[in-house]
Amino acid sequence: MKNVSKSVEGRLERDPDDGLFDPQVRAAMALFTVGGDTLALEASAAVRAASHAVDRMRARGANSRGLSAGALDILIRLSAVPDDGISIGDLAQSAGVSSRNVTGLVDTLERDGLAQRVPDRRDRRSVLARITPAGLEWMDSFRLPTQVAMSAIFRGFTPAELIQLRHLCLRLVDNQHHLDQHLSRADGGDEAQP
Amino acid sequence: MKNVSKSVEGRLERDPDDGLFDPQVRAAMALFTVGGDTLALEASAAVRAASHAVDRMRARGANSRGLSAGALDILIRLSAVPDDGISIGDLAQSAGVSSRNVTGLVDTLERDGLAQRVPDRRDRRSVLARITPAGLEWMDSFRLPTQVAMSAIFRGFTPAELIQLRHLCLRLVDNQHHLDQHLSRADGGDEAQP
DNA sequence: ACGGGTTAAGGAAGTACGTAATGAAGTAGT
DNA sequence: ACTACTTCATTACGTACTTCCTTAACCCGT
Repeated sequence: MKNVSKSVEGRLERDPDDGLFDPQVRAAMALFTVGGDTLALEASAAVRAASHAVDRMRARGANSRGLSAGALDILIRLSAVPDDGISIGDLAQSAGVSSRNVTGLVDTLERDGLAQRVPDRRDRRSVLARITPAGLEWMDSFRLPTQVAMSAIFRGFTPAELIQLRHLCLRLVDNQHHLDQHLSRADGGDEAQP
Repeated sequence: MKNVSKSVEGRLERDPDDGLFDPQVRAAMALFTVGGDTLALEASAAVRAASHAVDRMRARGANSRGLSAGALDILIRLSAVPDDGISIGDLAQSAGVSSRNVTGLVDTLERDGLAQRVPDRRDRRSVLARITPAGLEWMDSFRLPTQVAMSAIFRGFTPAELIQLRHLCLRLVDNQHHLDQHLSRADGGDEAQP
């Protein structure tokens, strides 16, 4: 099919960018960027691809037993919570996804018996999610496969690089969060405004 | 060497890590990691969150007119292709997603009139996707909003950081790809083996 | 008390993505 | 030339995630 191992103009030759960003795609992306640099678009596409890669990889470690990446994330968070549980909304905020989504994930976990809902006595609107003994057991038995999967997909990353990656990603999340608030405030038009 | 900008304890107040990774969650994650460091798990969760953030942000620039992040990616790639089109499979490979997904995205684009399918004369199994004049026009009119959205979500990122982010993400993709091939080869069990 | 505003969770509808299975069309093997 | 394998797109089905909307319950001002 396509050229595989071509080195692009002025970059490191080991970079696996080539598959996703050949010169033609770069040229097309350039039309979408200010100052003619494609970096933002390339970076966002790379983040998307990496997220899918992590999901796929995590699936190999956990999903074979029926847990998806998002559900595992929720389960880990549930295991870190005092015994009376945590509300769906708090869980959603801490995981950075919509509360509706967490509702679905807790559905999944509850169906598998790994978590349960208990009513909140202080606020009858609220539902607390809590990990079950089966959930703790699940965590226990899949600790090792998860470790293996994580270290496999991050093979070759130094601790400093992991920190850097985490930091850059969370800055993105932060930016989006603030932008979201800002745009919601001065809402109305769907045109992006600087 | 553990960290620079913020360690587990002495953090600077501006780092957005805190929402996703409070000490309790870190402690739970630690049980899943070798050597007691939670970096891999934190990084993977951060990548997921960043991907969602980028999707949401891109949606503000493009989705108001009906294009999702994945569809925009495909459209950009289509615009970079010679006039006779590109097969669904090649498109999927270049975008790093499954061909099934590209089928759906091309469905979407075709329904909106931005792309079209044409039969491949050389191989009657194959279907070529091609951008339409309306698609080119769409790209033209949403160049600016997309630029704005991209520069908004990457506000504060230096070019070096964008390159670094892209590089780290693509290494992840690369790792997953190799792992996938490797595991498929020595296939059979779905057990993760150290 | 009681109605208005706010916040919680969940229902409905839609998109994106994946795997597994299907069918059609090339490609070999003999 | 006929069968067997492979490859391509697509259908079918399941999960994840989102936005919009509904209902229940809290909060508060009167």
